[in-house]
Amino acid sequence: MQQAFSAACLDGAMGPLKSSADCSVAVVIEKPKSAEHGDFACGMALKLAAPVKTSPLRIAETLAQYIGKNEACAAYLEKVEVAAPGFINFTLGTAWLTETISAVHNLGSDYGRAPDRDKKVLVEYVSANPTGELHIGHGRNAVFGSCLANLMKFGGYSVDQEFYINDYGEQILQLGRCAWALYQRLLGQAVDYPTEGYPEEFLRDFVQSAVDTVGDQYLTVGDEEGCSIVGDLVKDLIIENQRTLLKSLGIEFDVWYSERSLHSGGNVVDVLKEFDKHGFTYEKDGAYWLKAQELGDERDRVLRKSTGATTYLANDAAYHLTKYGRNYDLMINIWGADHHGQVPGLKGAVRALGQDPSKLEVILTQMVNLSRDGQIVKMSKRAGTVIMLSEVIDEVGADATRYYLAESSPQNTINFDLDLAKKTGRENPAFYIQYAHARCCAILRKALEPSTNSESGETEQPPISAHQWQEFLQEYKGDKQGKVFTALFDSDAVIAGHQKALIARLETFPSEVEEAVQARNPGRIARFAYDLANDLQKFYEVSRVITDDLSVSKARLGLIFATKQVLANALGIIGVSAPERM
RNA sequence: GCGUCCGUAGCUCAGCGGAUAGAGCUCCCGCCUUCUAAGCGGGAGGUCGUUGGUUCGAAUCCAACCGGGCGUACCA
Repeated sequence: MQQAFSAACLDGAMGPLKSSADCSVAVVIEKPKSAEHGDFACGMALKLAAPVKTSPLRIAETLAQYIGKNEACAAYLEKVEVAAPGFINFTLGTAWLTETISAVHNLGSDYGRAPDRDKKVLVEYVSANPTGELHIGHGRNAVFGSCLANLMKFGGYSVDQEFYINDYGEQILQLGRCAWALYQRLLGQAVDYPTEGYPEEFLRDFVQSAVDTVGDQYLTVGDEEGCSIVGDLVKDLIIENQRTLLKSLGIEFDVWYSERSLHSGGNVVDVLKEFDKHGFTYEKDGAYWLKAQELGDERDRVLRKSTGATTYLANDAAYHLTKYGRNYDLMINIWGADHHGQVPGLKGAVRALGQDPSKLEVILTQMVNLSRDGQIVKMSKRAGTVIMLSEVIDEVGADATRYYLAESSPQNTINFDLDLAKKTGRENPAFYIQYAHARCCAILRKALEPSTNSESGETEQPPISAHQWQEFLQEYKGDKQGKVFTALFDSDAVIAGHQKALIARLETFPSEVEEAVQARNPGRIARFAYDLANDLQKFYEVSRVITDDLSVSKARLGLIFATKQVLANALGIIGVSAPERM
């Protein structure tokens, strides 16, 4: 397309434009929504209407002629049509399609993977306080972060995943007081539970297992020491609980970064000096302030309180300075939307420290509402009716939990329908995609494994022998033009149409990955998988794979094998398993 | 008040500058002698929150307004 455009410009066919660089109209090839408009379409003639000063239709016709002159293109294209108001529609010849299947066979689990970009990315997510179990909101953050990390890896980045442990400050002292009180009570002491503390029922199990481990050996220490020791014991148990739960969702972090280590390592003290050095601080009312307003925030922010303690912002700035020190090209933070007000403060702090704020992206995830029997399940932290992530996983399973938390874009509120997530049918996309994968496996089993005749009870040989299948696999791979697959187009128009649609979908996977990476939106991959599953079902419905004609069976089995592979690749990014049978 | 996210079919959501706005659920009507019917096809269902603006062209971009969520600390 680009070549045709350039050639047309050189020949003076584009009016005032003498070169493709003379205007800013980009060559964009898109996939039309309607199949009537061919396999691909280009709308650039519409955009060229103004600079070329000619009607879009005439420009499109001119460009189409130049495409016809290009022999390399003509080999792949079956048809080039111009349609009102000025689209150029391409219908692909079969060569392009068969090469796609062959490419899937050759690349396998790497089909769709982008080449190495030589860029280091840090994705920091969950980072929940170690003061209780993870709830469904953390679950969303966790799943989104994990999917994004998978996606970025698949998109050619080198990715580290990090969990920031907020094991310092007021909330951890609070935890200590609560844990200490519960510890004493569980061991028969009559002490009061802190009135402003965390709900007892959230902590009781953790304190109980601390008691089980260490017994009453700390009962005699003073209150201060008790809060500190028992608090830390419970804190570690909570972190371990979070780690185990996340692992059950397939999430594992490369680094668990301790906030406490920033204080003991002097990073926080240093960062205050660093702010000072760049001239962004002042003292007022006994506190130490950051000139955040100059840096884009709505007001100035306190770095060190009049009590002498540093604020969360100061600690977070110190933390982020270590990220910059670790030489990442891109740092992505996944935060709950309730923290959106902190974004300008952190970005401002980063700028004040002389770092490049554009390397730091904050993605905010909106809330999750759970519904059951068509009713939203009311959640309240104070009333203790928060739904825990573990409850959801227990109820609907890890795969469905991941799918529903991965599918939506982060800025949309999720309505998680617990009843739907448990259904085994078309209406549940998580199931439907897995079912499509299992169906591909079933067909391959049917073709390759011996079966038992239900009437005679005798074992029957499979239609395709193991030896033949090995030959087929070699042929799929060795034949880069995919000539084996031309048999797919010999059948009747309906079947060929469905096969073509299926292959065309496989072909778009790499560009879907690229778009999802650019948009930081792994949910696109979830939807792609759903569309692919649908294309497979439609093909399956109209045509058998295993037929009497060996060349047709061979071609179709190759297509099924490729579809299974791409489904697995897509499911891999969103972290949902690809079952062999259901 | 200010900031931010969201308003698309009865419901849950895609689409985010282009061709007749798409799926699934729900409601009707069809399709199993053959690889998983846990499936497929057809029908019904819309002033894309409202009003202006930019554009050859707006659900999509801009502005104002109307609804709803979240936030607005010397808490973390």
